[in-house]
Amino acid sequence: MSGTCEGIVVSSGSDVAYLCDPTVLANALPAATASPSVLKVGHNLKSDIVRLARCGVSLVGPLFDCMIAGALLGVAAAHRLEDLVRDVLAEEIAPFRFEESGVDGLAVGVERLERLRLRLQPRLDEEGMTALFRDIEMPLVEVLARMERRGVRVDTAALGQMGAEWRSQLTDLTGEIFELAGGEFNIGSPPQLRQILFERLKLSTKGVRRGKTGLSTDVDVLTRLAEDHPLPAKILSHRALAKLLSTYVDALLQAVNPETGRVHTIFNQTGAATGRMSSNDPNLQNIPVRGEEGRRIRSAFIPNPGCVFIAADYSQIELRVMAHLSHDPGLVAAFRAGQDIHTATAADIFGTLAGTVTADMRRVAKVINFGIMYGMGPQRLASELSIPHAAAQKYIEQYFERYRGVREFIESTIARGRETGYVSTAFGRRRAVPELQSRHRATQQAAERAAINMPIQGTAADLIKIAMVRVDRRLRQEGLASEIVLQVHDELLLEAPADEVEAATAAVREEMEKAAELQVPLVVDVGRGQSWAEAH
DNA sequence: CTGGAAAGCGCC
DNA sequence: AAAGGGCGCTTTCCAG
Repeated sequence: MSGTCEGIVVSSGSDVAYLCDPTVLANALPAATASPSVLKVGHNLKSDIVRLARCGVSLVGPLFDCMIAGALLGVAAAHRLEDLVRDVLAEEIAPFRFEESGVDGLAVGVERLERLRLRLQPRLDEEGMTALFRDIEMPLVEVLARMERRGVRVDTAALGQMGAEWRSQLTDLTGEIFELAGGEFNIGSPPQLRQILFERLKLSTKGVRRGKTGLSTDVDVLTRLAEDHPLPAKILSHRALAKLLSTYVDALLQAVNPETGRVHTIFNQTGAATGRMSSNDPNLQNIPVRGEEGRRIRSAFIPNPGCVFIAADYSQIELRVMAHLSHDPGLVAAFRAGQDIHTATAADIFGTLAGTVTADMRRVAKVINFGIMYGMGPQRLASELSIPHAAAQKYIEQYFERYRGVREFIESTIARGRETGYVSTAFGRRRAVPELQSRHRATQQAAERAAINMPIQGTAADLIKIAMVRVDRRLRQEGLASEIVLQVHDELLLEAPADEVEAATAAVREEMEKAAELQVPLVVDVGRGQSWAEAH
């Protein structure tokens, strides 16, 4: 089986799917006739594309993924086709199983899917999301399918070596911890640890936050407690090492496909409410990067022999998006001038010149810059910066005084969200925020923070999705064998044959920078290397 | 035994 | 943790 798909294809899996080309669709649907679409009735069109590709089959015609359309329209709460059909067509259906329904069942499924599309397409038009759907999300499906199928190579030997070292260190740490605690207990159990710290050792509970079940033992608390007793620091070391070992050594090794020697994540195209993608099985969007051990994990991600990794990051993408959306003159000017944004903000907040901004002032500005986008309050800011509450409040006021456009953007975004029930990105993606109407203050304010953040995070997500489609198209147009292998929100990782690294580098940089014309330039940092750590 | 909640923590 | 947004995964613990 090879070439284009010319018949109904039944895929395996519990959520049985089938795909068909226009001819088949026309035959199966004499009434609905020849919409040149490839439709899905199953759980995941992209996964079917991956499976078909393994058989050498590629699809023809424009795609229309009903599940993605439903997600954009906010009608598919659950990620199941049955729910979409219930919500849109008001029909109750059972999960499709080819063994039970056979070819006749497929025809019914095709007909139902076509009706689904006929209902969803006009709604996309009405909501102004046709371009988003047709030009960004649908082309991205195939790109993601190829990324998933290709996977990323992992140096299992190196990972195994790390695992052995860390397992040994963990054993030593465990002994020291039991010594300090005066007995054995389950270090991974917060309740048991709480008992040791606060009851047996009677460490001060002053300022220690309470969770739902009692005093917290998280990293902030233990860091504070470390000043009074040697045990908390050991616990923190143990936790960090155990995390690396369980999640990033053992689980990652487990996830390596023995046939390919690579990990093949699954990208959830509508994974987040903001428009971001998510990654799972395994999640390759939260691979460690900080710290020596973290970079060591990342160094185990390596390119094929004869290839190099190209890592391309959008520089300060979310702050640039905020500058774009808010039209704030100061922010826009700083980016247009190519200034270091945190230094520029520091100069503005502290009322000094950029040349006299100290490292400490820049650090403060950086926390504020990010905090603003998330709606951070003075209490959190004060704690984060170890400064008095009043000073934190002053900084925030000073920020909004200097960047009035940002304040207006925040206020108008919330106001519009309250009126219309949703907020949206620069490319028309929407997120419903009904909680803005809540009479419960905490709920309402949480919704306000989410409403502020969504247009920023979501527009950034739109941009990287556009960039992925553009980069992929450019690579094929130029006949290059380089491929995008990972996306981590503001970063693309490419695997490039050594002889086309220059061309691929130029392609990824240019296409990412040209993804859209904003009020401010898009800047891309590019690195290369023989591992993900090295390229980064 | 499985499923879910809770705590905790990795990334952007 | 807190007036910081968005995810997924691990372990522990408990209920069915």
